[in-house]
Amino acid sequence: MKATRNTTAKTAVLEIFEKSKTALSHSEIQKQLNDVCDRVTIYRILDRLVNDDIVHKISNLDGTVKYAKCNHSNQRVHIHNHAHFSCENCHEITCLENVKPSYIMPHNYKVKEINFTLSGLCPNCLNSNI
Amino acid sequence: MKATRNTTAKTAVLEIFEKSKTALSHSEIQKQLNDVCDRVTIYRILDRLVNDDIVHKISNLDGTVKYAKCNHSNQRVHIHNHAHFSCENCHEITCLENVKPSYIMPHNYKVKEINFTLSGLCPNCLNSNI
DNA sequence: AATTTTATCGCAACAATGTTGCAATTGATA
DNA sequence: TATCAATTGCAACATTGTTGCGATAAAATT
Repeated sequence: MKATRNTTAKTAVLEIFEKSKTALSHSEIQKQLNDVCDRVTIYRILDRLVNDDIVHKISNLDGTVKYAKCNHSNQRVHIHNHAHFSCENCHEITCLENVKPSYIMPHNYKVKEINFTLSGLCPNCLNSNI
Repeated sequence: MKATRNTTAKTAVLEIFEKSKTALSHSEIQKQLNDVCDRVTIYRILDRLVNDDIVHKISNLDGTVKYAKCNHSNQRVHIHNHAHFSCENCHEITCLENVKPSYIMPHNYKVKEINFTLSGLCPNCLNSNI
């Protein structure tokens, strides 16, 4: 595999992820980057980060795509099978690292990956009694 | 609420859903429709069908959106909390009506809807030992 | 059956998101 | 510092989805 380089743009993107507690979309990253680099470059950086397992990609119910930094802290083998929560009010996506669903599959399917997204109200919006 | 009409295009779309065992994307429907109606009309028909609870919308891991006919047979109250299976080989999406995940949430989140998608190999592709 | 009402349609135009090719740039390494 | 290849910017394009509006056609009413 090819070596990935640490470029100005990539570092800037990583800093943004570091600061953010929630998952970010391409356009949100673009806004925060303030023309550090081209739109296309952000796509390519995100692709690389996903490939290098530094960031994971989350597709939402509403069709939007977001990215979040991976939390490798506890696991040797890195699998993204945790749940995500999507707030219908503030539209923030948070990783629920500890929520893992259990389920029973019909045999003759081979499951390799799961995506479990819950939506509703996040603690913040719930408290603002909306 | 407004009354929905039975138009030629809507009937054609429903027939396609009837024939299909898997979920269909807008473009797949468009191909099968053979210019029965405009691209935009298909979007509007799908919106109406989702609204009328005749079809449900499925957002996939890869960002694609598909639609499938609802199976109301057993339930009075109709909830789409069943799982979907996405085959990484043939890219078909199937509803797993009977697979429902169980999970434990942190308190202070209010869950209203869940989306549970599994991916891997479907029975067909598994048998063709790929 | 003709008329009326309004849901639906087609078309054009637009917006958002993502991709590709290619020449120029720049990070890493020797 | 020179070299090599990963990365970038730009332009162009593809796909997906949305909106406004005048025309059309279901369905209800007369």
